[in-house]
Amino acid sequence: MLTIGKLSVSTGVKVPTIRYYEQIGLLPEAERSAGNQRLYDRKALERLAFIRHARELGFSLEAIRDLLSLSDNPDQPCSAADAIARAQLIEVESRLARLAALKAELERMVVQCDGNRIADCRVIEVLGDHSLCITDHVTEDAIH
Amino acid sequence: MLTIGKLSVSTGVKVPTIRYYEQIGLLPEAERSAGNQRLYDRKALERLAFIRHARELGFSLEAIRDLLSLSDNPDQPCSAADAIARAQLIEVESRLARLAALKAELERMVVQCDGNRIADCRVIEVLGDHSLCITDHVTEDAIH
DNA sequence: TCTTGAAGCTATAGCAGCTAGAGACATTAA
DNA sequence: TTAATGTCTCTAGCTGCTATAGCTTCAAGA
Repeated sequence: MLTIGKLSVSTGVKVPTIRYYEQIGLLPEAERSAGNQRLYDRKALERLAFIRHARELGFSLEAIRDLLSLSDNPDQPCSAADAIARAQLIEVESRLARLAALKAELERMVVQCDGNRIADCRVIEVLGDHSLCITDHVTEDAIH
Repeated sequence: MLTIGKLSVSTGVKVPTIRYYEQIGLLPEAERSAGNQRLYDRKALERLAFIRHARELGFSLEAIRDLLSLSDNPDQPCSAADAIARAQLIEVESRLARLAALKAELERMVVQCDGNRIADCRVIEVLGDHSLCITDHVTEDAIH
């Protein structure tokens, strides 16, 4: 049995975050020791690893909740899990494209700014003038 | 003079967000009409466009606050603005790398899942088992 | 065995960056 | 003139944590 601290170390999820996941029902309520401290078994560790990994891959806690409920009853077609993964993939591809444009823009900004006064510096200008933008159609989602 | 609605349309920043920016001091308090409605001039529009664009490029509101204060007194060397842009560039490059790894992983997941039962489906498995991961060192920051 | 320091507990509040709702007043087009 | 739309303030909510305070429990060394 693991204490919350050991679980934290072995999954890379911070202690308050583990308690938070329990609080919002993503992890079941942990067993307690005589002194009221949480105790975790291997199953809990695996579930948390699952959550951690899914978070790293960009899944929202809600999507993870869905995936977990799928994996809790594994005798169905996996099309639902697949759909979630596909949706994530589309989202990720879009983020990638926007970030690539963003990178080009920032590189241009940095190159053009080499020690002049701000009045001559295009960092500010580029940020103020949308028409100078390399990417024509950055949408609102680009904000994330 | 523009109403808040027109300003919203012409910048692509939502009305409540504009009010929020005023509230946190990113935009100065707007003039008011006789009927107490906010009115904006060209300068306000430009400032908001600046903010919008910077947000799209991934700058935090704090970084934007700094940039704005720089652009408000333009008679200094622009090294500070440059430093902010450079820091953003590094951050963006790191995000790009992580997203690329993530994309590969999701593609693998989607390919392997073609209508089987969940018990045979690797979407869940891949998410649970870190050792199956293509990226060996996804850090905690990958969560964003 | 005692002690001390780390680790755990609960509860509450805070963070960024918005977004949504309620209920009242202002403006505009037909 | 009337109806629809826009705007106002205020408050509360959202996601996904993170931090603080003040307490208890545990483990290891002297």
